[in-house]
Amino acid sequence: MLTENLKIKDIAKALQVAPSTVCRALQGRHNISEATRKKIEDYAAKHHYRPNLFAQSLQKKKTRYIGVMLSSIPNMFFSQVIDGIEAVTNENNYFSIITQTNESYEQEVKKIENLEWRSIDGLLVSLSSETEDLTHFKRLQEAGIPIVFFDRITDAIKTHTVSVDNKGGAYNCTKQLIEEKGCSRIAHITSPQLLSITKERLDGYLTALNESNLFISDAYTKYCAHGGKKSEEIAIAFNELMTLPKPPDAIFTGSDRITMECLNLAQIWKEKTGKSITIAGFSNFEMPEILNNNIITVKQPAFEMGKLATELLFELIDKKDKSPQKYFDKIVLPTTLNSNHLNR
Amino acid sequence: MLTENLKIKDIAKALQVAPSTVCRALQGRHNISEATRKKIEDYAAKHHYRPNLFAQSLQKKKTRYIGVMLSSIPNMFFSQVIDGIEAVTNENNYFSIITQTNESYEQEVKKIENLEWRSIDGLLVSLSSETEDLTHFKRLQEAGIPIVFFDRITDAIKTHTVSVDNKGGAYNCTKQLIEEKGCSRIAHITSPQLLSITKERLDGYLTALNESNLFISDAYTKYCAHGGKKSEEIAIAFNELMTLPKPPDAIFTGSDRITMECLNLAQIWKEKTGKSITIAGFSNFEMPEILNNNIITVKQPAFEMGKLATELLFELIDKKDKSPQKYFDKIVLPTTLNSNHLNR
DNA sequence: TTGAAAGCGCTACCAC
DNA sequence: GTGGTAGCGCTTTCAA
Repeated sequence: MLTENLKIKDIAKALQVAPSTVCRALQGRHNISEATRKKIEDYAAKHHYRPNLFAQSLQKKKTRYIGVMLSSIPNMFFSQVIDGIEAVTNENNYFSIITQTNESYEQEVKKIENLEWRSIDGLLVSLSSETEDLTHFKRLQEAGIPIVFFDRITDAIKTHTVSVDNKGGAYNCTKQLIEEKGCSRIAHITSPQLLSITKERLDGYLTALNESNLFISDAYTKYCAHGGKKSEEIAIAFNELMTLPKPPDAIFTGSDRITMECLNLAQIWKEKTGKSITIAGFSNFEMPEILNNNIITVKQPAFEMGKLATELLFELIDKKDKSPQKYFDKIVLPTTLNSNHLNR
Repeated sequence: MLTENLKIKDIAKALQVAPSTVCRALQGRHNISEATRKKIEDYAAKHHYRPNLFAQSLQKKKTRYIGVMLSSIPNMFFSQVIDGIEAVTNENNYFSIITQTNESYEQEVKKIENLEWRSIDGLLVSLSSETEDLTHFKRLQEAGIPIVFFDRITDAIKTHTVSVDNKGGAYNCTKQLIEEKGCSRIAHITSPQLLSITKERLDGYLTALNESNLFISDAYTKYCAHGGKKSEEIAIAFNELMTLPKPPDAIFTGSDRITMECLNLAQIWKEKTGKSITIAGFSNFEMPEILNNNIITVKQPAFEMGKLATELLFELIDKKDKSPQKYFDKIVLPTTLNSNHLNR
């Protein structure tokens, strides 16, 4: 574009052939003689020919851009996912356009519209915590844009999904609290109720409690409407729990932000009242060992998740024109449990 | 694109005017009667007309995309910067394409080429730690693509830059180690020597030591060639320091990763030898309070930095065709010092 | 196997 | 003020 780029016409003129011939050669078609193909390819390579993407897109309605939609970039988990996505897009000469929903349904809808306008070739989505209505995604899919859901997924749309074993991770973490830390009154502060991940983690948590015949109470589960984006809501949940007639001796936390914030709150609580409370939960912070409280964390394979989701998306993009996809993968990756106890 | 979009021709036909008239109206030009302009605008709004960006780009060589180049997305500081960039691009109906250099000069050059091919309208850059030769950026700039440097900046290219007061931040942090923590043998583990930020931080560190007449030794400053991306290099630096004849009693750390890793190493060191070492340094981790060791951190206004850099870039993009920019801003933002001591 | 030409949707120039 | 039209660079018929 910038540096007076070579155009197909230029090559045609230089080589005394028709533009259409050059085009065919460059597309690696077979209805062309070996000799002219080679001649054209060599010339193009030598002069660093790069097709004009706008002209190509205008014609083919393909952009080599994929959209990525997630709640928040400065979040350890998501930024690691993006890293994985970048690795694959880059390899395939695609670029990704990353947008944040900030956990807002309204923003999600608006940004889908923008991405549609930009004519992305496919979309990777982790749902906002407010999203119930999925028509904006359905519209996109019907318009021929393949979608792959990751992390916060949905059954309501037929496509590939990549998630982690949230139930298992929650179960293991809770179990560890019970067996290693000797906790018996375990509360749960988690993300908004609508999210798939919230339900699965709650399930694992309750299963572990049940198995050990431990105290279960609805008052022990707190949902944060903003998914922990606002620290006040976590503080409120924490204080409500601690001022219950029977306060918990541990809190199992359902997300990165909630885990960090609760660690902080627990420390302040201890300084104020002298009573300590154990925190354990989901977090993709790289080095849980340097956090105090001897914390147990459930870590998700975020990079892997981004990588896999993108690979599946490319599969859908490639197959699109050929045969309609019949079967969809529901990939579930394992989580890992980290604790000082286990690591040292 | 997808949903059988309205085209200018369609509007023209429906309203019985020429395509060129529609075009003028939609561009808000003045050589058109108020009546027809209104008529066309109303029709377009009612039918949700959105121009085809490829056609537009093909014509105007403008894409409404900007490129963003930084070393690593899953890094607290950079992901917060991206958040700030997103806020501004989004507001201006632009999109950003984010690419990682992974601290590699080679990748930086290659990705600049790709971005150039995509015809971005402007570029935001934080240099890779290997970069010495800047011709790839100069070429881009000469081709008419405005660039703004942030964080890891350079003097060798005339343009706007946004950075933080690295020297001041380093000075304050070191001073705090001396005065509040009573440390007297302070070492420094930092990023690669080439980076602007490394030099400035070293300067602040040395100034503080000098002022207090404290021990200074070249052996006390360790550079991590990979900017801390590899944890081994940090471990090596740490161990070399601790096994010196006169080991330090504190380490001032020059980046997010290095700070976290050193905290971890210090903890292990303490468990192994019983000797404790104080860590303090640059980190954009949100809640330093929950880290142990009573850590002092220097925090950078990352979001603000992304926001400002993007605003400056848009200024350059807008002005480009009009008058050549003569004076460039060198914005330096302040850092903040966080410590348990100060906050409570 | 190759070439000529139309057209993707938009903009800008030149006539009226 | 408004309309006709060429052309951005590429792809894709269709004809030779």
